[in-house]
Amino acid sequence: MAPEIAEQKTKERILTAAAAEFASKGFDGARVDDIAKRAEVNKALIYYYYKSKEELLELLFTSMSEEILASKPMTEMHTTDFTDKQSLFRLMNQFLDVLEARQDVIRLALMELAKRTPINTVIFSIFEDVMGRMFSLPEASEMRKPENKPQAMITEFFTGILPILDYVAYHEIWMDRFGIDEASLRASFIESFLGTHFAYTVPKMKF
Amino acid sequence: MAPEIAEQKTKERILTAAAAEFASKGFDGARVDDIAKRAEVNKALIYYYYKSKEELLELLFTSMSEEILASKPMTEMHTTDFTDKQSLFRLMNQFLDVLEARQDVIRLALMELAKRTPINTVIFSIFEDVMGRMFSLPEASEMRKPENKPQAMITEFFTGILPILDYVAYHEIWMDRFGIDEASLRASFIESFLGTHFAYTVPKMKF
Amino acid sequence: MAPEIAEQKTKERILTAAAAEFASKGFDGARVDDIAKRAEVNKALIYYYYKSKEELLELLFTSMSEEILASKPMTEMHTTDFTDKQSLFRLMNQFLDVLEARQDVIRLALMELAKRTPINTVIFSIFEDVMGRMFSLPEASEMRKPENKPQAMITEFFTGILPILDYVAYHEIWMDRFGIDEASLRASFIESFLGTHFAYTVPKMKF
Amino acid sequence: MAPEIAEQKTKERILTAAAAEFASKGFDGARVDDIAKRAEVNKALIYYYYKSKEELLELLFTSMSEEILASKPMTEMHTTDFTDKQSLFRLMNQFLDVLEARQDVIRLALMELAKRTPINTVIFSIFEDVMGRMFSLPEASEMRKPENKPQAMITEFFTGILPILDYVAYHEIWMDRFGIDEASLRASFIESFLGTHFAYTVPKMKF
DNA sequence: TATGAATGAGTGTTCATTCAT
DNA sequence: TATGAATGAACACTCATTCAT
Repeated sequence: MAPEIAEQKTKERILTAAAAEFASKGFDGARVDDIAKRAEVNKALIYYYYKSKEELLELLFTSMSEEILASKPMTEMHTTDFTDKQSLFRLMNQFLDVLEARQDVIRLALMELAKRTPINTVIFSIFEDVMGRMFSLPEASEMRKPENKPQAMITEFFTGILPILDYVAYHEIWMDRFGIDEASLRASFIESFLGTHFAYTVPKMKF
Repeated sequence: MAPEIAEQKTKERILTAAAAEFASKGFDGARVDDIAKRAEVNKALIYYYYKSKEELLELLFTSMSEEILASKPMTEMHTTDFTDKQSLFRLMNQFLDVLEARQDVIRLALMELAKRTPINTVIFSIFEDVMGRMFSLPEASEMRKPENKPQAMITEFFTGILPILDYVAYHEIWMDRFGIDEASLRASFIESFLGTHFAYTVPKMKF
Repeated sequence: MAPEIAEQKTKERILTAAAAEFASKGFDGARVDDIAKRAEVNKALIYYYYKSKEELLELLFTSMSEEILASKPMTEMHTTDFTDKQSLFRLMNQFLDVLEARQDVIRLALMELAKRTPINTVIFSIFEDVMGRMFSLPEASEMRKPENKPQAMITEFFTGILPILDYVAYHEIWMDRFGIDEASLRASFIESFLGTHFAYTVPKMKF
Repeated sequence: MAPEIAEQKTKERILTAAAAEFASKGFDGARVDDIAKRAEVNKALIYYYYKSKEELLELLFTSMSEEILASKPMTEMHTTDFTDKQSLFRLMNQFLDVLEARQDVIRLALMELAKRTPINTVIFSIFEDVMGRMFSLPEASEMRKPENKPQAMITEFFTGILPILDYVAYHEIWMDRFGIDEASLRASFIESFLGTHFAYTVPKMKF
């Protein structure tokens, strides 16, 4: 095995472990010791690869952000027919797949955002990027082009992006609490989401 | 001044300070020292009145929960005409007033809920209580009576309760980031909320 | 009820509670809070009556010491016929009664003595007083008058006083551990004690 | 130097320092800070090697117990001629050597035992082990085989084991107080012990 | 006498980080 | 790359003692 590969694997394992620990206990509640244990590496090795606990958080945020923005549903959004419920359903499914793959970090990002003076506002960065793409969607998408941009942003953030992130962050707890399987929950959520957010923002959507 | 009153004040001040510290740094990130400083009391006094840092969190959660459920908009919900946009607007405004008075603790509750194995699920408790009230609303409220309860709950949670709590938790950051005043932001949010969630759940609402 | 009487009672109750707490957890392990709880008084009241936790210990030691040295078996020792087993048995029983009434403090004194640099050496004070009385016993007592005083003191301390104090301190644990009743244990102990210590120091004892 | 040896040294040094601090101030009176200072290590290092202050105490007790029970005088007891004063003297000397090497922990064990509800009863464990060996001594040892076992145990505990432990625990204070050298004190103590305890339990001993 | 409130100095323990190898 | 050992600075919590009434 080439040494770079071994390094890569170890280095990556640490980041994955950090994400899991941060998501399960919050950044402040997580312990570097536990990250090391979970990654099955010596604690000091974490500091060989990374500068600090803080850096792990930042790397996690940027990589999550990049992954999401480079994902298929994100880049291919402009080819979607927003008036077709089937297409929207497919798009939402793809999007949720991408987000759920990084749900650890999304949870974390939400926790950080909830603090009064959040240092990390990845969620806003992603949101702003997404908004940019939306405003450049072709006319064919038939999305409501509101008279004022602030209103559109507020709608998109509080009834669009956030409910989706909330779903990603909280769906497992919901499954546990109400004993429902993932597939049904997701289908129901998308149904609700289409009926509320998309029905409002894409008035011409055909149900 | 009667001794009970003096005690009340100090004891209460600690709880308030705790809410602020927790909301600004998260439960694990908050320091008892800082709570003491903010409340302007001796640190040991905190332990004279409360058992532990943990207990502060729990008391905060239960009192918030009780306050919300006993609030005017909550108890008078069944007298609201859900088909009248004006009434809904008024109800939402009242509700947001109540929630914003406790936004510290709501923020906290959201952070806790985001952890993989959240110990505190006040939000679910409140949600379940609210759902109970909703299902017992009079026919006249004209709310969509969905064929299956799980779907209704999912809609209510992910596109109803959560966006509202998100608004309460994140509106200040939004104001900071996008330089918008509170009144406008709230008006816009309610507008979006009525157009999405209520338009869906109260089909007969007259715009 | 005259005020002095009430005071006496409360003040005394504190001392008794202190003895119990000290005996059960050691001086350093005992908490002033627990003493107050046990005495059913306000914690601050302890400091109204006594200067400090330390003072409680000292008062306990001096009162115990005085009580023992003024006790009947102590003052009437010189009238005992040491050659008569019955008389010795009776004397030992009286002595153990006196000591057991103060076993809390005796336990404490032993704990303190075990520390490398014991501040409180009540046990030595008592021992030295007892030695003085012994050396002034009438010839009739028939106690062995050893050629050298140090040897006599060593015998008296390590095979006389200490086993008795040990019995007082540990007999309850013994009862618990070996399921024996107090009367049998005491009878057996005295039997052993007469057969060992007294058989040696009073050679003319008639069995 | 092999790493295990370096580790051993530091780890061991902590335990030794703990024994000294505990013995000099009692378990509750001892400070982890002082243990660290005495061992010349960083306080946190103590928790790197050991779980808690409590664990230090327990390890001290078990190692002391094992050492004593595996010691030469203990294992070779059955080859001793109990009727020969010289042999007994030698045995006692060996035994005291072993015990004095661990006098810190013995002191500690006595302090713990004196508490009303002692958690650590190592002394009883050792005692019971010793009793087992005694009852299996060959006939040739000529020890008194008492009609009833409880009586034998009580004799052995209160006039045998305890005076010996007391000697180990208190002989240094005695030396300080009465200005006697160790050799003389020990010789006198053994003399007294043979004349009392052994004279009673080994009636055929030739003086 | 009695009490609820308050406090300074600790107390055991933890933690992110660094060192030496 | 990897690790066991080590550390300084906290950290939540406790305690004997005092204050104000």
